[in-house]
Amino acid sequence: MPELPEVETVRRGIEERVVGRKILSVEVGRERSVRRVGKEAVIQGLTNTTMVAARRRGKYILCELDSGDAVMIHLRMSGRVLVEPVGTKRPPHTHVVLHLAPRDGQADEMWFVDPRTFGEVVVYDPEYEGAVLPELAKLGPDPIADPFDGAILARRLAGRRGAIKPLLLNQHVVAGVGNIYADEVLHRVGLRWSRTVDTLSQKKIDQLALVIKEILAEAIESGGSTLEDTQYVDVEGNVGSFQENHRVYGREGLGCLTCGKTFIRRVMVAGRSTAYCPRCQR
DNA sequence: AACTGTCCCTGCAAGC
DNA sequence: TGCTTGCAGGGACAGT
Repeated sequence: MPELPEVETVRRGIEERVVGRKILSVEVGRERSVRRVGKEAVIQGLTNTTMVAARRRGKYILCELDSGDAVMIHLRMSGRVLVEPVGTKRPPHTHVVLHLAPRDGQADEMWFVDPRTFGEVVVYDPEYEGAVLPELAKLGPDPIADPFDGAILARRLAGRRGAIKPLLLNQHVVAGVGNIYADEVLHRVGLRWSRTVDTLSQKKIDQLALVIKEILAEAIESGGSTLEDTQYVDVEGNVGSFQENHRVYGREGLGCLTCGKTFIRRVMVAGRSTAYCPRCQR
């Protein structure tokens, strides 16, 4: 489901609705969602603490607790975070529930909902972050949260080979770009998924870096992309609107909105569906 | 070191 | 209608 813009929208929702409120109690319904550290560590680590900050790196949400511990939430394919008043009927696959202290007289719950259970919630001591979450250290720069330009991207691509699209999906190269935004970025910058790094001029890489930042920022502004099948929603349950601006993703067989002269094609690349305009992208 | 295919799991749509 | 098949936005892992 979620890529950087959707995760950032969820992060902002947590910042607004959860940070600063004491967590009174915790329920864990499905152990798989807390598999990394286990149910007891999550319940004990969160109960009677207060989140003091909500940050993000790539698709990882990283919250700080007043106890000194940290919480990592990853939504993977189908995870959602929702904040609802106590007593609201919980949807199927609500695996973790935080009971929040009332604010303005309203007691709420924060839910981690995840049908496919690829997502996870981890509570850990930041001192041991490298041991608990070794993947964080390998992440490339976050184009929104970190300095990011053509020179930095060129450095990340140095020594890499193969097609550009799988490289954009590689979180060690750039953190936060997923399948939708990779396709949208490549279309706006006029590059076919199959172009190899060695055929790209520095000027083109500069442009690529700029467009990555541009599209991710626009999508955040739109509250992310909500597709037809899954419903990505923010913590209030609102859908995003950036799908209205998609030029290739989900538009296979439809006319290209940019050149107006050909149809969007779809192929599988490294196991991912890939949409592109054969005329605009070369 | 870095690339590719496989797997984790559930739900949904398309095809028969 | 009911079954099977394939596909879905991510990423760890094994094998090369």
